Amino acid sequence: MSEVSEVPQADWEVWKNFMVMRRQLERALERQLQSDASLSMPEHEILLTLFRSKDKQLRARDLGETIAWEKSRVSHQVSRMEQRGLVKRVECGDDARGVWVTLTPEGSRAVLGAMRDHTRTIRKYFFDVLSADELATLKRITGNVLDAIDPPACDELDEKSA
Amino acid sequence: MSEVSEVPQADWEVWKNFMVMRRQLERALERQLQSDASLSMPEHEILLTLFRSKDKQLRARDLGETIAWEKSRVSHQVSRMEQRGLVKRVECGDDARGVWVTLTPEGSRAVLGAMRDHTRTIRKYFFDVLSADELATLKRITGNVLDAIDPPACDELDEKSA
DNA sequence: ACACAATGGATGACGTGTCAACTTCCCGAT
DNA sequence: ATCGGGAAGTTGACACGTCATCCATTGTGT
Repeated sequence: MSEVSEVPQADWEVWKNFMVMRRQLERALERQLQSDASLSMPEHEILLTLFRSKDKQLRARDLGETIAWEKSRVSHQVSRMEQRGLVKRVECGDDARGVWVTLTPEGSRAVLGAMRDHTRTIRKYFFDVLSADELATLKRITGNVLDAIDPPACDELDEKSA
Repeated sequence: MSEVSEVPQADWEVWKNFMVMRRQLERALERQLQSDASLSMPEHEILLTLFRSKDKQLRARDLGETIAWEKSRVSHQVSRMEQRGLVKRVECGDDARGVWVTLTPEGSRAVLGAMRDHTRTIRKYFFDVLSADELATLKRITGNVLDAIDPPACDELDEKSA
């Protein structure tokens, strides 16, 4: 059905360059964050998410849902960050299975310290080099790709019929 | 200079969705490769690169240069794959420091077996959901971003795709 | 010929991410 | 009330990627 020859060479170049860009962009952000704020991107993502939420804390479940991480990844990352003193775990009254992940003062300081430079970097590598038109197109593109990957509400059916 | 307020909320949404898409796409490809061919993406990338090269082998240096990996990453990955029997190291006559990384018959079989399904998956999640116009815009976007991050690397890509 | 920098690669330590297995707890059906 | 399935998290094993460091070899200038 889908033959290799159906995809023109020029299109493969776009794919390849896209994959390279994806990676280089991530590495550039990683390096900036590390040198300006001594944070990794995963650390920063957790801190920022907590920072923006009510009472600077979230249940591990909700945290993972917000940033689309698996629960085991959240658990591992929180463990490492707890070790570093950036967050701490607190028992959850409502649901004895649950865990609150809360921002420590040090975590708060870290994310605040990172904000300026990180934002500037994203502007520099992303917003500053994209026109309004390109941005709008990119928005459509990401929507299309995400839809293709994860058709809403059909996951279970797909898995079972596979 | 670059304040947070300079980036509109709507634009941040594009950024956020782009980052999510980037990740989901990689995971989808990873899962497909793993289930259809028992290969990881790094493994696949190495095998494909070797497969396309003269005599199905490359010096570690050239291999790393081709796919833009650091030398230590190449070394680690080759070690793991040698363990699995997908590639093997061969001493390099010309330069006693060098190492040939060569495709084993098993590695050849693996990459050939992966090709059909992998291509189909990329079509399904990428080419099939993008119009010619969107593809062209994406090409411009990747170029701009790469240029902003690392002008020299962008030049190399241009040369190769020319 | 020789000292010295640069190159090619290996290695160990560490943080990251996934998968599978496990525990504990909640909740709905009976 | 209780039983069984599903949800929330943890854990261990393993692959991946980076950094710093190390070693052998090669190339260069004098």
